[in-house]
Amino acid sequence: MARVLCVVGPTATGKTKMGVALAHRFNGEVVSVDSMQLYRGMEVGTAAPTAQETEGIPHHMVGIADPAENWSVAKYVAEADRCVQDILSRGKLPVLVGGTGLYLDALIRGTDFAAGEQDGETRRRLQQRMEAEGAKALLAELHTIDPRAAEKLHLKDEKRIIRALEVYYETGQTITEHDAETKLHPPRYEALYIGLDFENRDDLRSRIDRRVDVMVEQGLLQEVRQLLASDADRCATAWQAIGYKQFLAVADGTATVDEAVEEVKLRSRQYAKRQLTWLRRNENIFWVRWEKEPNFPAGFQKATEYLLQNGLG
RNA sequence: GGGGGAAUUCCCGAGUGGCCAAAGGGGGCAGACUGUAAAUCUGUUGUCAACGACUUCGGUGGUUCGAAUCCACCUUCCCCCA
Repeated sequence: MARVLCVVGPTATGKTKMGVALAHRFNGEVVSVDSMQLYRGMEVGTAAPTAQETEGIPHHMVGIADPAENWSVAKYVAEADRCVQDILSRGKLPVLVGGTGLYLDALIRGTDFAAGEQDGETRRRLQQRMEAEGAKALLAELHTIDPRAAEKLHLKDEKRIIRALEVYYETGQTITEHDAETKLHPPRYEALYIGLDFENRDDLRSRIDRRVDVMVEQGLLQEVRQLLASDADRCATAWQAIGYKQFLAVADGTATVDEAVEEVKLRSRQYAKRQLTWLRRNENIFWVRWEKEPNFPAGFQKATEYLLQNGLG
């Protein structure tokens, strides 16, 4: 099985830098695993790697989509896997760098997603029914066709209730059956994981705060205005990115810059926390934890040692 | 100087005699997560030897079987008149 290297961790821990360094060391190319860096024109707010930061290492899956397009995990995995295959075929090491846990896991596992589209007919119908009939009715309906899925879902979790029903109505197979089936096939790649985090949560927090300040200095508001002028309507996935939706309020004149900045910082650290929750269940991660400030030379060395010991190189 | 109002658990904020360790929201913490995932959803949040006990509602002292809720004084803050 082909081997890939993953650099994971919550936001603002230095994944980009580590990814580039490791790609240099192990003859690799970077594949970004980030649901928002995907979109063009969002470099500042998503802290997408700059030309300078990439140091000549090819980066894939960054700024490749129009913000008006709504990508999904499934679409991401299909595209990204093409990149991974291509890198492997050229005898190089894919270095998967990013913070979108679901995307990474799906890419490595080769998850096969059941049919269904965000803008699809079935989904739209179910959303309408959700409004008209309420979650209780739809959950009850799900219970009759897929009791196991229904029991796992909370009444408030309308998105997942809709999705479970959608899978059934689109494919005739329940989502429970579908998930069980996809779990049967072996992962597509053998992954080595380097995890980046701070020893102390407060240090992560101040790092995030500083990064947000820098984003604002670098023109987050301008990016928001450009996005506003693009074809992406306000329901587009791209607008869900932290930073953009808060600065949209500034552009609209309903919030001050200071208010938006505080909100972005808050949402970013909540996001970081969720990323950690996701990552924690992966026992295969080799963690490099920064004390106060990232010490890259030391961290890079630790990571390298670990990777060499585990058969890379 | 005179008059009026307010002080509640990390924050905001309900609560005007027992049903109050105290609504609700925020934040924190923990968790979930298979086509929007930077999204969405859940649980928890005074302390402890914990189906019970103990300590809380600016401070002190009182009234009462019983107080965050009533009274007195004190402290701080806000508003109005001077």
